[in-house]
Amino acid sequence: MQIYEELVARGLIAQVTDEQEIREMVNAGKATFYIGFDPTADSLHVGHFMALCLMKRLQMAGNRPVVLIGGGTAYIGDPSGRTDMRSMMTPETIQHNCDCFKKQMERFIEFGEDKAIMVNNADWLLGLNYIELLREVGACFSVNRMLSAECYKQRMEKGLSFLEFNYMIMQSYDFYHLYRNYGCNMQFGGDDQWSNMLGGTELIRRKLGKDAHAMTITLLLNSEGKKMGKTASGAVWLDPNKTTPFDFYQYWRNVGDADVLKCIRMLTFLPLEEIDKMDAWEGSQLNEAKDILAYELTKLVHGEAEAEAARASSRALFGGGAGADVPTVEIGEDVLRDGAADILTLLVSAALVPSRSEARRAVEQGGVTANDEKVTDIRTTFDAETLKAGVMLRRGKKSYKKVVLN
RNA sequence: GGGGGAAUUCCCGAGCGGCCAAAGGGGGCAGACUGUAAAUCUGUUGUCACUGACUUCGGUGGUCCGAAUCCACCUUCCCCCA
Repeated sequence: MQIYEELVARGLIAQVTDEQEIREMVNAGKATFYIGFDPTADSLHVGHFMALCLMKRLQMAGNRPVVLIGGGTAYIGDPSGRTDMRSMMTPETIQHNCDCFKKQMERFIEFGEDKAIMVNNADWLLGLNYIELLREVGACFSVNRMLSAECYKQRMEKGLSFLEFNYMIMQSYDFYHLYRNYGCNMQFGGDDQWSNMLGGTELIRRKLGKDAHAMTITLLLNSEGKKMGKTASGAVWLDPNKTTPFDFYQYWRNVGDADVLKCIRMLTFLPLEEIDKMDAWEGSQLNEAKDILAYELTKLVHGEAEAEAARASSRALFGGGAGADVPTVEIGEDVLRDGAADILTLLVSAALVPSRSEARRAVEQGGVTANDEKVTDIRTTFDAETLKAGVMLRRGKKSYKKVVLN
């Protein structure tokens, strides 16, 4: 099976400009393709990860990836799929984010001579001259056409600033620039980027009379149609300081039944034959698939050692055994009162709850255990000796912390 | 530039001058049921020294015994006209 067919089989491809040509080009390893990453945060997240995996697959098939960091477009902000305007970022933040992205990407993609290259559109966008740009590029765009683009629809109701309206033009200009300077003939991106990407192919056609291609990646949606990779507290990050490997593992371990196979297919590098076998699994057997998914992804992102550790902790905690690798919190003497600390104080110092009120509620509702014994009285206390030995606190089913007095 | 409207707790959104820590929904958290899933049901969801007290309704002042609610100014956003 060739690369293009594999991508299709994995369900990664959403839309393409010309399937026949793209297939031939990609399978022959002749594509130089780019994906843009907007440095809107200081870490990549799961959505970026998918794009990186796709780059890797294509790179393995002989194609040449170009990573474009949107250091310039970040000054504008992409309105696609948003209902409100992004807050403006300062140049310092943008630069910082760019640096963080670069560091993380080096884990996945091989950069170097005739391998992948990385460029930053700040290098050419920031120096553009307004009048010149209008004459050169502005003439190629029809406002009527742009307004009918899907990515602006939502914003037409709420209001779209002229600044953001120009995002598409900047992105199109990127493609044009890369085509001329690096021979980049294809662009990938999330499916929400489709109209922006078409803008680029069209600009190239108008300016140079050449064909360039675009292809979008299926957005990773769960069975309820929501974007995956988001939790209540925000995105699932690749940076271990923002999302610990354990939490990362747990996120995937807990995906819905209906989504496991799709995720395995789209995100892991397991051979398709192996995945097809899992298709028949159902019921609690799917837990095994979830474990595989979680392990494989954690391994890809954080390395094998971390993946093993996360898996071990997870099994220890949920398998009923003694908690092995539980995050430990050290507390000082200052939390003691009369030589003992009460349960509420401990929960708060362990950051298992944000406030004493919540701690109280958690206990009153029977959601707290200490050393595997349910705590029902909010006045329960632990003396210094017990605390020195370490107390395993658990709030709900999924949050654990070990507190130790030192 | 002219005219009109809006700003409420994590989000959406109700809110009579006192009975408002503020309806309802969503989301979150916890419990039951399970498979660390989903669905369902129950409880809970400002803080604290928790049968009480304190701080919240864009901001600043004011009226009043008493203000999320009334007045003035300011800020931000939206709509209509130009």
